[in-house]
Amino acid sequence: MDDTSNIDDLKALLCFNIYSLNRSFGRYYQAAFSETGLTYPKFVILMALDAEGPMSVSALSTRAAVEANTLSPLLKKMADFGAITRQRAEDDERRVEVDITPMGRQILSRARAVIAQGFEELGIDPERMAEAMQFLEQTRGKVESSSPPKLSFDGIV
Amino acid sequence: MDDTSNIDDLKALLCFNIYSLNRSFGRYYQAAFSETGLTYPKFVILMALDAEGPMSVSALSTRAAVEANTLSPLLKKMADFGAITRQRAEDDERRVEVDITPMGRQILSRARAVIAQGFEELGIDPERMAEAMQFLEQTRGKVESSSPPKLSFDGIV
DNA sequence: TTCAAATAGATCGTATACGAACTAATCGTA
DNA sequence: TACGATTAGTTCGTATACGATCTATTTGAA
Repeated sequence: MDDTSNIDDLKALLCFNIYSLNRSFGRYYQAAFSETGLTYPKFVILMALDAEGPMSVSALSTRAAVEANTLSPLLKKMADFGAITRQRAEDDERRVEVDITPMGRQILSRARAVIAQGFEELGIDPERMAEAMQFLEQTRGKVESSSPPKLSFDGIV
Repeated sequence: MDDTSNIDDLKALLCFNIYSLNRSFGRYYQAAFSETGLTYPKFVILMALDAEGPMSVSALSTRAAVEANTLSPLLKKMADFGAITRQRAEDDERRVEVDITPMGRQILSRARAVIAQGFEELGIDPERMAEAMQFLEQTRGKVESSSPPKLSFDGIV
């Protein structure tokens, strides 16, 4: 029973809170979208494309906060489905321009309505949420820009 | 340009905030643990076992907020590695009791130190964090206990 | 007591994720 | 202007996740 055991309780860890809430949201969206093949990451992609217009994979990667190598197969599936288009940029053959299709917009529009309604039903206090989000945003900035101390198993394994 | 486009911006969505911060933390932990094979979910499991002692897979599933089917293969790997033990309960052959080993405790202890130090360096305001966490915890409760409206593609596809 | 229902885990199929390595195209500079 | 460095995407290997389904137990009610 060392003296740090209390602060190490899972519930006391911000990252655990985030980790578990993220998966709660994930299951929530999965239940909402299950019959359609739409998933939360795909929803995010459609949102970004709808809001900002066509963009490259790397721009989308930044906007949606997802690595390009995660995006690649996802975009391929979405294009096969018909929700987006992908095409090589003429001026730079390395770039791939991604855009949302009319069908993609229809899907997005319905998904938005479902999410808005669900969110309504959750009854979240907008002010507290705004506060929390500000904190989360700041924290993300800090986490992104810092490099962690390294753990080593020397002497254990 | 419909009138909801502003509130639909990704940055305005709590779930997107959570989603992206979760992955930021994930990358942070991955960088901290990379050379050791330890991952954040495994760290959570060790924490739970250390704090509460041996327990069944389903109890651990509840405690760590991870589904049992996600846990199963993870526990197997951890047991192979030597950080935990798994054994069938005598009184009920369906149950599997999981416990942390001394080696698991050593790993956990180092991981905790690394995390504590890293956390320190992030310079997070404890009061704002406490507030945010209270909000997150409440929100998780609401999300868990509500069932979302269903999305359908009828008429689109 | 017996056998259908419930329970605990494990397995399967699929969907993200990410670091590392790879390929093709473009850029910079000697 | 040629050729190494850089950049954009993709592919690969591995690690979570989760719903659905399967198997082995255990429970419970007729």
